[in-house]
Amino acid sequence: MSRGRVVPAGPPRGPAGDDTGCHLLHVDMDAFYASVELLRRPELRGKPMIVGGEGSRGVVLSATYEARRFGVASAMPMSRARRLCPEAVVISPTFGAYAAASAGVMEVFRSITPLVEPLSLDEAFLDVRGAARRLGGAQMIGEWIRATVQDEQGITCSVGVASTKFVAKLASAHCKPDGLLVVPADGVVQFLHPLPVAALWGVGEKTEQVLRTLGLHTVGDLATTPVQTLQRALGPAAGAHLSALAWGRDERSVTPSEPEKSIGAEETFPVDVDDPQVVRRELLRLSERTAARLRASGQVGRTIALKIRFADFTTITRSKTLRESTDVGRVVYETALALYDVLGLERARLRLVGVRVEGLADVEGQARQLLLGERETGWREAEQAVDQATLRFGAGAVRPAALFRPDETPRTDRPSGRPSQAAGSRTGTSNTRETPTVERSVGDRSR
DNA sequence: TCTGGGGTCCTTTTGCCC
DNA sequence: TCTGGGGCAAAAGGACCC
Repeated sequence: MSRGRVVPAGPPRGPAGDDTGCHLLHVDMDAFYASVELLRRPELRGKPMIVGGEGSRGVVLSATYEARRFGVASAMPMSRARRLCPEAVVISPTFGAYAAASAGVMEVFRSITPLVEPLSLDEAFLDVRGAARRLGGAQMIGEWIRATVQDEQGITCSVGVASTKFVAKLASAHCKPDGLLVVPADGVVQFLHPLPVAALWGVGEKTEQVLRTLGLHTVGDLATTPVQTLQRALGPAAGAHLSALAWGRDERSVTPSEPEKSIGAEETFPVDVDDPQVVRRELLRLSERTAARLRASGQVGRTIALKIRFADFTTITRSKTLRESTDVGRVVYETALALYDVLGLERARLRLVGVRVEGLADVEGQARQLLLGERETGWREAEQAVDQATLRFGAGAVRPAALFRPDETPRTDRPSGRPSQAAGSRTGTSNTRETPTVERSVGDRSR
């Protein structure tokens, strides 16, 4: 996969190639999760390997190029991937390892410029306008990044260099794997117009279908279609956006950090569930998890959204905006539970449930207002105590009694004489007057 | 073929107030 | 009292991304 190369010592120096007017880089790791796994299991190098859920309902997260040759692609159902490539080794994802590798890669980027906008663990935009003058041009910087990432992290990446973000992104996709492509400012239209419409950022399966019915197959077709036609077919925003992209117009700049707008958790059941008690227990777990992440990020949210996916894959959402913001799991749970109960889905077969908190704000800014759940019930303090215990004893050490399986033996060890806490109550309870209990877990008493 | 989990953004509908 | 419409926020759904 990788070509041998000499890693230059320190940042690049010297004349640039034909990258006039180009100051945006898009760096994309090649088969990132799979590449990180290969570092941990070098004996699998050169063999087809798939990273994905081992259960019956997982999808492919990443696959080596040896597996891709069989038609395996990311987001493909694992059952299909196994059929296409039965000899592939399947590995469950280890997100901690990917996050660590990602941090190392981002560190390399930030040694070049502070203008780094991560899109995910494995890709980022860089604005090297300032650095290019010092370091000899965008193309040289791109080559240096590729060499340094491979030297330090042992994985390859592809780099697109262009005058706009989305052309840089298309360029990196175009030279994958282990490549670098410069699209000069005056060569953008020439580069774009032969590409299929689906190559554009924002054109997925549905939009591609709509465009096909209009007889539009390439970016060039899109460019020569009146913007009004596109807007009628796709809506005013999407139509105008795609029309601009088709001519290479993209004003978006590299923005290092955007605040999160929502935090949530969802889970697909291994098999469809029609028992409301199981659904309620899952909602409690997801609410606790979501609220813990809110508290860890120092944020509160006002709108609680419930997501339900039925066995036939149709999905509905229901949401409620509270009077005050919250980061209390109990409040999130009671709101989500009320939204679920009002649906009356007693025997419906559910595939997935999810809980999300939107309308986020910094908890600091809410200091003057009473946070929902803060004083009246004491849940907030109880959950903060759980956060502390989790930090000390690990995730899952402390959880609501309702989340212990009936067959599970509760932990009886009490380091430093501190009691273990079960800040919870019975499954399905929605009594807001209830106060938090500090007690030993005794299993799920709801059964 | 049979579809994860984390998100963002856009559009449409609905309800409320004036 | 009824009706219409503008403005707004919330709710809901859907497409898309990695």
